Amino acid sequence: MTPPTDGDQASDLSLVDALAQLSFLVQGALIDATAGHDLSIIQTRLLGILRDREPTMNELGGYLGLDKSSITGLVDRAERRGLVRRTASTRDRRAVQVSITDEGRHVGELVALKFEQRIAAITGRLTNAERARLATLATRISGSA
Amino acid sequence: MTPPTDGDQASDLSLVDALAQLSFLVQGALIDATAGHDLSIIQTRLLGILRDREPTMNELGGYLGLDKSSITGLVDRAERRGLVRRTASTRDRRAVQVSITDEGRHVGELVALKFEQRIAAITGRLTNAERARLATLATRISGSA
DNA sequence: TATTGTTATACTCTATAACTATA
DNA sequence: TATAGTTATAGAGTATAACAATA
Repeated sequence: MTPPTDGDQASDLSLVDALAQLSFLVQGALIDATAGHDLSIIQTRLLGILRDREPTMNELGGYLGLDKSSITGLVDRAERRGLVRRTASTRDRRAVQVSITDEGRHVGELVALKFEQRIAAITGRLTNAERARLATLATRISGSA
Repeated sequence: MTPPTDGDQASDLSLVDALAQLSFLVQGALIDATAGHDLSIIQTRLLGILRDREPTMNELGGYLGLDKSSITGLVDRAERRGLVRRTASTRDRRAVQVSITDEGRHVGELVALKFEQRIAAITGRLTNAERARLATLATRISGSA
């Protein structure tokens, strides 16, 4: 987490330190974007997942990597705020389906917009070409391309 | 947070999405690295700060961006585990200085090592040149160079 | 009066274990 | 028996407000 490695420029942080710092910056931007709407990061992720899905509680646990009991509380709080809604599954009477409300969709869009603005500010010192290169590298790491 | 912008390659995520995903990946790596030692991310950050500093509670709040009451609890739990220690300040009798114990330093090193390994795994599909470019870009964003 | 730190309190988030109701 | 979801409970992490000690 400290000694410079192979291809580093003299003044660069190690890849490990640079990625750690970058991740904290981005998470901070996300917190900034959500805090104004009294949302947490996990609530925002929930809204993002529900944007184009209507999963069961169980599937939600899979998406978020959380225990089912955690999902219960998470959805409880979001439902209390009118952001999501529970409906009985028609196929399995044990199951519950979760969907986003208009209000939830609206808030999600506002947060996403603010997050974009914060990222734009953060990457402000990069050129367009550098931003594109960064997007390419980050995409390759995330495995989506 | 969705429509592709200027210099994107066809299959790349938007810069915003790519950075968000990358940050979750890196934070996940950090959680993996800390979980084996029953530490949280914030506790690990605390150890990292104390690695070469002996701040007051107040200064610690500045480093971590937390309220002083949160610092009290954070240091309480770390002290209970023998990772840090409180000592009275000699200059200001209201102030408390926080330092890391040998045990805390040891645990911090283990976590850092595991984190490095996780990052190495995550960036495994990049070439050395790409890793260097990524470190450069991330460093420039973080403002440390 | 202002500042440092703690305490009391409250809420979110997370997990484990026990439970209910289906399947 | 196994699975879906909830409840009870516990602990970490965070904040606000009130307080004691010191500056």
